[in-house]
Amino acid sequence: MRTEYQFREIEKAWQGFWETNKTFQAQVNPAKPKYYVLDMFPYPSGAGLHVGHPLGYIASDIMARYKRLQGYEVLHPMGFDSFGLPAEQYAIQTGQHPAITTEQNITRYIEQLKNMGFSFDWSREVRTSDASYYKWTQWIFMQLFNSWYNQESDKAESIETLKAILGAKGSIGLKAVCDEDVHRISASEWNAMSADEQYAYLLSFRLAYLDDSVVNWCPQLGTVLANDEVKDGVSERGGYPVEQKKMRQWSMRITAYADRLLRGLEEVDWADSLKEQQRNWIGKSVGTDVEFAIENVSDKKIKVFTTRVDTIYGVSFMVLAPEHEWVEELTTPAQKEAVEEYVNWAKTRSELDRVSEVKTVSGVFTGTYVINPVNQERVPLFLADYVLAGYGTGAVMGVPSGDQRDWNFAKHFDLPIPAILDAQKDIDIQADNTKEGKYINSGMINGMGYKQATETLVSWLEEQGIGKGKVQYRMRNAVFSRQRYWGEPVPVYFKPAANGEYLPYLIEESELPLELPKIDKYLPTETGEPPLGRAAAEWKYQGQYDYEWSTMPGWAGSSWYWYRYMDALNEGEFASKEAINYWKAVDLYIGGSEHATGHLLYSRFWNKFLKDLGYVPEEEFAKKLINQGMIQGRSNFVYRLKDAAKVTFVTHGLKDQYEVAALHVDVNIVENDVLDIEAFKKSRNDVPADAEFIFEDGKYVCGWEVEKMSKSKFNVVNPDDLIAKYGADTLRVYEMFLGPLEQFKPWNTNSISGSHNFLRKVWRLFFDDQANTSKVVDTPATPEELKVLHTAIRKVQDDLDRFSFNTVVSTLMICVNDLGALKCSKKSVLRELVILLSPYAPHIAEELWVALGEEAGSISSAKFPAFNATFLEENDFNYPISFNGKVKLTLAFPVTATPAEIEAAVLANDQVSKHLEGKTPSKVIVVPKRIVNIVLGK
RNA sequence: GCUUGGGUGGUGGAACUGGUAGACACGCGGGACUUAAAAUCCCGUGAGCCGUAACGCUCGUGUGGGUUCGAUUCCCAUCCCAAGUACCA
Repeated sequence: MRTEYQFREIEKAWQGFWETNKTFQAQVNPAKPKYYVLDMFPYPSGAGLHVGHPLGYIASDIMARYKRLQGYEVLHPMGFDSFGLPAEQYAIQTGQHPAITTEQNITRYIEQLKNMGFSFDWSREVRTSDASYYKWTQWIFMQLFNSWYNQESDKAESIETLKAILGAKGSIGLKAVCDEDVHRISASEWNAMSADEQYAYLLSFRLAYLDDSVVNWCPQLGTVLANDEVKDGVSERGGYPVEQKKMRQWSMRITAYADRLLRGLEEVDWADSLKEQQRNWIGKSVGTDVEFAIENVSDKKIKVFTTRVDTIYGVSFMVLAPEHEWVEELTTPAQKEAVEEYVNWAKTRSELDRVSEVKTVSGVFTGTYVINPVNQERVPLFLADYVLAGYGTGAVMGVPSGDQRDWNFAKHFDLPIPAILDAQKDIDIQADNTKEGKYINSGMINGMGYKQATETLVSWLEEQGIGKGKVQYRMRNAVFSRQRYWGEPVPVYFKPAANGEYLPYLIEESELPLELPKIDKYLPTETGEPPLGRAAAEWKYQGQYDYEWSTMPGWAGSSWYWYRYMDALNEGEFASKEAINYWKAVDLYIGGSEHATGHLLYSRFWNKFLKDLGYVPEEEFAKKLINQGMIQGRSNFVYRLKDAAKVTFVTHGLKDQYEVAALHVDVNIVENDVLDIEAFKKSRNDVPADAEFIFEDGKYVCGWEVEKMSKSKFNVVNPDDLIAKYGADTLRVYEMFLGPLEQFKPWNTNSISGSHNFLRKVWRLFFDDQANTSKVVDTPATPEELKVLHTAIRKVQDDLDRFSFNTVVSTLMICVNDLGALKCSKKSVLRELVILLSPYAPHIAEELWVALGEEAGSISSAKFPAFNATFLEENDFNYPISFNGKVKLTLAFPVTATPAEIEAAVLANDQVSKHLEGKTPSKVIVVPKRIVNIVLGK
């Protein structure tokens, strides 16, 4: 028996024990209630696990262990989201295959995770980049490709049911989610189509479909960049210009599920703020589509969506997105030059720049006029980059009196600002978006109120066939193609139709997985095709057809992984029916709030889709969600000159004298903000050996900022050193003690010794360090000791049930301090204390469990202590006595005393009358077992 | 810009439903033990004021208002910080 707290040995020994005895292996066990605790799985970055990762994992592990103590069958798995950009970046720099990098990183992650003593069931580990896993990601893609969304049944259905409908009734009046511009046909038109034509027609309905999307294109790198890789309008890698470009991309019709994604929020136990964020992201708005005719153009009309059709008489201009496909056609010769200049300028602006800059107005007149359908007025047509092509119809009507941005635009271009409501105020100073009052200057709706005006206009527009009430979502369909190597291949090949057009076809299900081909370099081809195009010569379907060369996005593999954990080794299905029906859905999901609108929406979307097809039972995949706050890091920066012929970096102190771009630099090659130049050159291949550095005081000083700790910011802090110094139990306790799980906080190691001391204090309740002997005695506990213990039992349970992990630590500290003061070493008390501690500090708990002489085996199969309220009963309550809300003294009264008795006793009290200073209280408020407040008049 | 959070001692934080603000830790100061150090233990620690001391007083939860017997907590306004913003994951 170890009588000293030697955490290194203890932790190693118990980690070995758990692994050998498969202590945490979960199984389908209908005899027990189940509990599924899931962590958002990590991307295995080259920097290893940082101190921010374990925060959520510790919390989920505590819940997993707590639920085991309560008798649940607990599924608590871990895996890796192992496709992604950093491994590909590394491959580009070094030529090493991303699979090798990924494998190495995962090995390191597993080692680190095991060091933390997590109770994961490692037999269920998944990796999204394993062919045995992405086989099923590809399989789900195939189901999406083979499905359409039937708005009648409000669910996804097989494309076969659509074919049947088209054959019988055609698509006129068909309620389906499909491409905006799909041509409506009759059944006979459908039946007259060739097989190829029918196939091409169906592409407009599939949930996975091809569409033009705008991307960040970097001509010099020949590749598409993530917004993350673009800084200040140039590529982060190399500093080259980036422009907005349309490309043919795979997309997913997530908008088909917009309404169900909204409704589903009502049935999940997620933070209200997060639900609100998702609601706003989905952005349901009810409004009207209106078509404006174009002067001198007969074959086209511009469609706009507006939520305020009642303001249509106030339209004084119309704006198209600069990348709208009709821009060239609708520009008059006189305006051609100005328009081209504006369009080229807009290409250099990122979407974020465009929508976030509201103070400056930019735009250009096309020379063309459109006709307002309600009053036949000529309205000038402008281009402006605050309108986005990908959102809505790419056109908006400008109503300056009711919308501030339109108002600014009208002022800037000297356009009229007609008043439309008699309640509008000061519209020569600013816009007034009121819905109050009666309409003026508004033709058919003059004198009406908001509701009646809207109804009148919508029905008039519908009668005329130039408008329609419509529900629109801010959320856009999800772009699914990535021009990258390290992702799932899309299981599609292209075959020419009779008209020469290439159509996408799925490969056979039996041919899954479609594995990534080997390529010579992880870069785009010389003609700008995605990296997989490099394999094109040999990598062909049936030896003749080109495969899809783009790969799937990072979110594909992470949108269904919780099902794979249920049955990770299954080769015939993504998971067996038996496993899915037992585990059903995730009971507790813990991960970063930065996933609020990305991963969590995509996952909900795929889950609903799988449910529609009958593969899974639950509409929502995660019943309870907790977002752990990010542990923030301290990043370092170097400053690269923007317009230097030679690659040059300037030190932080002198950077203001130059045009610079700030680039993150790995904090591990920076000491006290001073950069290690040699290491820096080696770390990046875009820094040539002869790169120049402008120093201050003979050194290169980096800038710094507190921001998110993440691989992409090169500011990762590693937990290994802390474990070596204090042990995993200390780190676990400390990370929980830092503050509320949900709260954002910068990492600070300073007070970790307090958590370590706490564990040592626990140890000293059991052992006498000096005498090397056990102190545990088998005598009955005193009422005082039981009160201390049961106070802790109640609070630990209450706090864990509301996921307040930090206050549990305080509670345990108080309990241990109190027991120490009572010199309590009673076995019956310590036994329960150790169980309370075990979810937080499992290694020391196992060791002390043995020291108590408990039977061989793990404390994880013990039972959580039962709280007994009788030990806490008190006869008196100490009432704070306050005067006008300020507490001056306390008085004890029996808990059974009535408010009237207390009031009388208080007023009769000597000390109280001293504070009254002869005044008569106007009122006395007694809140039983809380407070007494004596109100004195002024 | 928009969406969602956050702001309490020197520091991390506690105060769960409007009821004694600062629990529990860190740090700091003082002391005990020790030849010394480590470890451990004890005392003090929001700011200011009065006083030899005890007793006590005033202020105090980003800022300014409001509601209430009573506000860190609810409402309005405002400032600052963070995250997300659709190809980082």
